[in-house]
Amino acid sequence: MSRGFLRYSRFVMTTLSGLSGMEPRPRPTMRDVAALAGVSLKTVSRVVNREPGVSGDLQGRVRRAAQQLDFRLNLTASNLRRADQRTATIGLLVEDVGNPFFAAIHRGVEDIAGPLDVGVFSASLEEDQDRERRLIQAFAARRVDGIILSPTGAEHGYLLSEMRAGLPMVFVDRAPRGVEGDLVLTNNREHARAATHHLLASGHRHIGFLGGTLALQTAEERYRGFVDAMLEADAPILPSLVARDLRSVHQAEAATELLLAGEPRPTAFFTAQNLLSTGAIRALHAHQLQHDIALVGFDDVEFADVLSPAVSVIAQDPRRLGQVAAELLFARIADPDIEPQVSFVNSQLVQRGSGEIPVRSGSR
Amino acid sequence: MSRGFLRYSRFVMTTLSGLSGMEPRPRPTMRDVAALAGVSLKTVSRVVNREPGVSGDLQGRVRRAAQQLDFRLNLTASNLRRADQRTATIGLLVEDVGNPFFAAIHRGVEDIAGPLDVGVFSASLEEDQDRERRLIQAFAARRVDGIILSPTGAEHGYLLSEMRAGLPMVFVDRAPRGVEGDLVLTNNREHARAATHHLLASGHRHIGFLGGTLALQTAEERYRGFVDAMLEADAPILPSLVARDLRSVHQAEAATELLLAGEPRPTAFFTAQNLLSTGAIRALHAHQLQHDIALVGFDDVEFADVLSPAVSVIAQDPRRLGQVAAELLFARIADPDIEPQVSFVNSQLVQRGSGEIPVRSGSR
DNA sequence: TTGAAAGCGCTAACAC
DNA sequence: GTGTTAGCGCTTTCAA
Repeated sequence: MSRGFLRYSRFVMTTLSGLSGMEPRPRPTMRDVAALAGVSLKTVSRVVNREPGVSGDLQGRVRRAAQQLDFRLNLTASNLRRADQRTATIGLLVEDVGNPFFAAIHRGVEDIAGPLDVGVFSASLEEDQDRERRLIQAFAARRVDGIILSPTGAEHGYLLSEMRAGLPMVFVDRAPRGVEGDLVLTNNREHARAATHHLLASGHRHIGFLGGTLALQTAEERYRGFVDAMLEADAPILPSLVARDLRSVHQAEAATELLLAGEPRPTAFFTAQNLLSTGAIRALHAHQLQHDIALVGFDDVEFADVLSPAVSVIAQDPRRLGQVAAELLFARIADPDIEPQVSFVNSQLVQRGSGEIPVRSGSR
Repeated sequence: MSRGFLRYSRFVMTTLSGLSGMEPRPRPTMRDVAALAGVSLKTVSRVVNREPGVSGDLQGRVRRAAQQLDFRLNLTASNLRRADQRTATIGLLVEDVGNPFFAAIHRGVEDIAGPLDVGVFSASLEEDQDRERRLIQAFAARRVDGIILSPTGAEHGYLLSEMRAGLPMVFVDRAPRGVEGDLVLTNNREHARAATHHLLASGHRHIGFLGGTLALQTAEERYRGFVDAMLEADAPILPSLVARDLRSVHQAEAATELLLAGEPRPTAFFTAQNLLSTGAIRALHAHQLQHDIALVGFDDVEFADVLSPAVSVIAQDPRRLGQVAAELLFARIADPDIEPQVSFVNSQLVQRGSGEIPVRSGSR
């Protein structure tokens, strides 16, 4: 046995001093393990990192010593010294980690990062640009290997210096302004088109459209998809059947009432967002029209299948959004020189009943 | 100016070699900043860490140099050397970060950790005990300062060695088995009692109870709360009005049908979980009884207010759960010797209509 | 007020 | 196969 066994070791000293088992003891280091196993520190490193070229005998001794001491490799120290300087950590910045949509994105990121043993830091931006900057800096200080960002509406030129410093970045759900990079988006236009097409296929021609805040790019895209489908089918887009820039359940409810009272009366609705679907459904139920007038909504809604009829929707796939973003990020980390890509994630038309109501025989 | 300025510096060499501004350049270190500012490394450290005792002149020089180089303190290196060995990082382990309930907990944790500049690692357990063990080890390897865990149903004795090694741990939403520690729970029993009491206060005596999987402690607690309230009010607990161990919307729907067909017929329902509320509501709607029979559910449900009547619920406060867990964790990190505490988080009775339906005049 | 030297726990490079 | 030495980027200690 080498004299290593006699070397100074915090752990061995603690043990020898006879402290009870319940006493908190300091985390053992490789040195402690080496001392207990009677080998050099480097041999412990080799065993712990599964490097080849260590005899079975020593492997066993090291393993046993490590187990006995509850040794855990210190990844921060390991990463510091490692040649590639990687921390096996990425950062995820979204508007709110508690929002189910972003939580699903988070889960998708984890789906990809987890099997690679990459840790995920996450934080909420709250649509606050200062906070975004501070958090990007905090992540940079922790030397994350890359960042997935769902950017706020503000200017993002400040990210250039980080990206130039070699911090890979992928944008998800929204495009940033003032900077280019990998981008993962839901294909809003295409799926709004599909939803509208679905209603047209049931014979509807007078389709009411409810759209959200005009400031949002997604709202614009969804309106365009609606228009695309209507034009394709030679269906008229009547201004009296279009209500845009709605910002609440209440506004949507009122708008629906208005469209229902108008002429011609819509035989179907395409509601381009969560809250707007809720408002329209309320109005339809209030007038007992829910079984006569078709409705397809954008965004899935929990409880959609408790209603009668159950609500047909275009369900986005935020988890997939996260998965694709993570895949792009790891590709970029592996090769920083690839061209920035834009990737679209498909949504799903979920037919539950409300979207499959045909035009009533009596309808115009 | 000291000769430090002439010392080797990766950054300075790169710059001098005339590479273009868009070329990725390595992250500058304190040494690079020191060289550019013409001071010692230690002075840079002092300025960056806002330690007192640096002259205004040098502070300015260092600040400017750091800014010019886009210097970011390397926290991993900093933490490695620091005396307290803290990483300013905690780990959060829950069943699924994408589940809105746990996402809200996550957000609560971030509410507390964020202002302290503590990073949050999170990961999903998927009710898989092996995965839980691996993730705990991975977090230990990253030297998180503490862990917040919503434990799986399995045995948790294996955590003792980690806790003894000084890894602070707080349990949230569920109690672990085989180990003691700080614990944050929703007061299921108390709030089930309150829900039942609310129905009793409207004059209901024949209250149907729908309960979830018996294996879960929470289901048991909620049943007890129901019983507590009934006993207090001297209301009869009729076996024919109690259905427990329900595991799906469908089962709940069927159970509701059964209770409705029985004698006496319930004039109100307390449905002790999300999915069970959905099933009961479906059955009530199918029989057009939704306006005649009262219902209070445990757990909030999105879209609960689209229905007519809107659904009254006991809404848990998962975000608060996360906040309290984080508060306990930081308290324990600060002082590992405090006694383990159990903390209860209150839920809220949200009155939306369904729970406020009185006993019908014709009802028995 | 400033700086030089040592070392946190680990891995890279090289010797034996 | 195994061990020694240097050093990752930073803070600590102590000297000037």
